[in-house]
Amino acid sequence: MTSAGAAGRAPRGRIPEPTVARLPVYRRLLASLVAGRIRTVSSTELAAAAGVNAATLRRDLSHLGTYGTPGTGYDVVRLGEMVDRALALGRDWPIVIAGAGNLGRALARSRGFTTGGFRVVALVDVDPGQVGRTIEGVPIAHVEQLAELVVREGVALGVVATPASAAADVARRLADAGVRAILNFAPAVVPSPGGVLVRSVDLAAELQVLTFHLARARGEGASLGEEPPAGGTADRPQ
Amino acid sequence: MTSAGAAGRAPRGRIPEPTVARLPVYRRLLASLVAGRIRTVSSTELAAAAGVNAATLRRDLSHLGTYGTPGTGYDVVRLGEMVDRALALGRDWPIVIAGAGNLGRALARSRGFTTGGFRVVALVDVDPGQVGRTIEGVPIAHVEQLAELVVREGVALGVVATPASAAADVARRLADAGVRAILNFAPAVVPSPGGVLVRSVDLAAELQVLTFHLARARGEGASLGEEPPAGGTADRPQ
DNA sequence: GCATGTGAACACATTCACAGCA
DNA sequence: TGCTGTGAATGTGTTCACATGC
Repeated sequence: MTSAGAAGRAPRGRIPEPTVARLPVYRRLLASLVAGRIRTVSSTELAAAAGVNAATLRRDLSHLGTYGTPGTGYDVVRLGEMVDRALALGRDWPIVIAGAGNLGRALARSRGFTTGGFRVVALVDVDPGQVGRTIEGVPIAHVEQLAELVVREGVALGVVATPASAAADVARRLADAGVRAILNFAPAVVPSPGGVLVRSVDLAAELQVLTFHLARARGEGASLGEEPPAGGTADRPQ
Repeated sequence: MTSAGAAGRAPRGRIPEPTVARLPVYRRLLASLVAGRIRTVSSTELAAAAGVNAATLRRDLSHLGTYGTPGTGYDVVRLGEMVDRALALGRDWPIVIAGAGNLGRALARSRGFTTGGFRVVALVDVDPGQVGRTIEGVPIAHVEQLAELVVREGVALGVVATPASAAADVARRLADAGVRAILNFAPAVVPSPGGVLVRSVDLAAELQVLTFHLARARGEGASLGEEPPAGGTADRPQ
């Protein structure tokens, strides 16, 4: 065992994916506690704010190798640093966005893409009418300049905000250029080019999940439109 | 048991959440098969295109009460209709978007929000400078007009694209106005107002999940920066 | 022979409940 | 006493493997 110094206990093994997905939420909450000069927080409080079970929160933090104090809680600043370290934040993460359409331009301006170390260094597009313009100071380059750009700026993260028809091709270009992870917003299944990490966000799908649940709540969907006229209350209180 | 007519078998019980999240992907793939005049597809083929295991796909479809043909596969048109029905698509879904900033405007123009029955009837904002303008024909109204708008247009879906500080308040307004489900893009935990369904998409969090995995792939994150120089190959072949 | 639908096994994540410590 | 960290129980989803049917 390595010496467990004052900086925290060594974490164990891999971190479950659902835990990873919750870390950014904890991070945000911890940041606002720091801003509010709160020094300490219990798992019950933080879990309530995050909308998760307290045991789940403690389990999540235990994966990071936390050092909460029984009877007191967690040190807000320390915990925030641990979460940041787990997420590999607190360093520079240059990003290139492929596709300078509505979504690409909006993402280039969004706070989430321009804070916490993230920095949009360029957009790329195929449209010559776009190339050369800037969005909030960020230049739009031609897609042919991608490779040079990625190397020069040390870009590791690529964002795909093109039409679905172009997504797979541009993902391959990004991977070839040296990008190591891709966030895809195009409504297409993007095969991981060369083992590059791909994560997709499908805006239409999110809406469709909602309509699914709305129909369910109404008692539809169970059959082909024939449904015993529901006895009033819906099944799920939540 | 109800008579299992030609339209499909009756589905059983509730549908698991991960299955629901995959249905939109299947839907998209089926639509392109229809466009390509393909009549039939096997679970193996469709699963490969969707990037999931074939058994998972069959299990997913079985929740819908499918009627595939052993030895042949699924009828593309029929299956597409079943997925659409499960997602409650093929009807009109008016949407209101709260927040006419970069993201709200981009969403109002995005295809995912304007096809498949979805229709953005209005954006609302607090900024008087925005009110009265239109985005691609969609009017920007004042947030005070929300209630009237929701009732008049029969809006069931609300989208929150405001700063985090306004998200909870605007979600409450949407719920009070009669919206039954909310898609939240603000980086905030939005408590479900009055039992309304809330689903959140956090753009910054998506990037952070990627940086987590990039650091992991490099062998970081396991300790506090001290790491046995990895023996060459990474753990995960994928 | 080939592909569906599903019982059973497995893998994983969540939650309970409590020992242990401040 | 209060709260953490975690073994054990539970709940949930995925995958295998095959009986069934075309």
